[in-house]
Amino acid sequence: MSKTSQPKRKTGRSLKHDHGACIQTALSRAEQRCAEAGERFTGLRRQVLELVWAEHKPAKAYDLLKKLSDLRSGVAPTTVYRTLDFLQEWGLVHKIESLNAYVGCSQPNAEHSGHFLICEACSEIKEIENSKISAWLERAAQDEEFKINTETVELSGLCIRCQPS
Amino acid sequence: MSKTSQPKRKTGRSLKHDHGACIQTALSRAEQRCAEAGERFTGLRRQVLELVWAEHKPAKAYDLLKKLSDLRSGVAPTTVYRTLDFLQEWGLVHKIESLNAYVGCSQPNAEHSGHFLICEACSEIKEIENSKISAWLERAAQDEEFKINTETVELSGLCIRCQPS
DNA sequence: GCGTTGATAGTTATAATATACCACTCCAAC
DNA sequence: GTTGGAGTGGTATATTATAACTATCAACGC
Repeated sequence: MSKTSQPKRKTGRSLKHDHGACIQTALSRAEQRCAEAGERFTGLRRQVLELVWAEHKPAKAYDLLKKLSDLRSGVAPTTVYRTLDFLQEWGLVHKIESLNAYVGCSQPNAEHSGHFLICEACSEIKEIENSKISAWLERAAQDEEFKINTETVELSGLCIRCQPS
Repeated sequence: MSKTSQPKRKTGRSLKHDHGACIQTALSRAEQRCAEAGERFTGLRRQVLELVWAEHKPAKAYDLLKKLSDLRSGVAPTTVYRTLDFLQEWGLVHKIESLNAYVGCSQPNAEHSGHFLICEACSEIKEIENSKISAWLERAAQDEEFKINTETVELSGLCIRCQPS
């Protein structure tokens, strides 16, 4: 690993990760994506997406609900779930089924199922872009003459920073 | 496909599938597995496993609860979840995370994560034994220096019988 | 057999996750 | 400016899951 003089970030992510920029990128991509799709990227939707992106960790709906309540009034479970549904529909967030939680998607322009690495120690989630995985899974499904619609691939274990050396 | 004179079964599964035998096999494997492991395969555990195996479709915990209540008294959510946890621990059932439901495992002797094909039309679930999938996923994870502990692979779509011809 | 001990199961309560349904608002198209 | 539909607010409830405590059972040493 490269050694730099940058201070270690509180998030525990790599020394080079500028998370502020990371969120901003996600928000502008979302804006763009909605514009393309003719959908409105409203204040509520922006706020929820921003909260989901607060960390590279899964966000639970009811935690988002609490945080969102600090930002605006009249927030009920419905509010959060409806908004998450919208964001999911346009590929802006993914649901992690094995955790009942949500993460931001960094490639919202591509129609894709997400494939995830979930660290059991630090909870960080990385979406892997390996398109070979989909191809492999397609092939395996074809052996059974099965036509895949959506893929749920969630690999739990230890990220490199959390593995014992 | 081979043409036979066997009557079509109500379950909608292949003409050759004898589900009674299928359940019996599952139960004896479970018994054997528990014996090996030094665990008790009690009446409750047997009943729950039998209910899970009633169909090759995902069984919801609260549906199992209802059915189990017809078989014995004093059945509460705890009863069902505790028993499902036990069965999962020994690889006798798998949880389908994307459905919050459970299916019986046909290879309980092998330590493995299940990989599933889930038909969105008829709800049937098939566990695929393709060991290549695990190898591929391992490889993809290694690119990120990630150590996989458990794999959740659930492919939703249409089984061969439910695809439009 | 008899008591001890740990595993199994019963009981009650509540937490966590998610959806249904209706009403009101606001914006964009006409 | 009206109108129609998307977006949001508000209330209620359904569904999924766990906590914490008690009672029972079965295996084991004595």
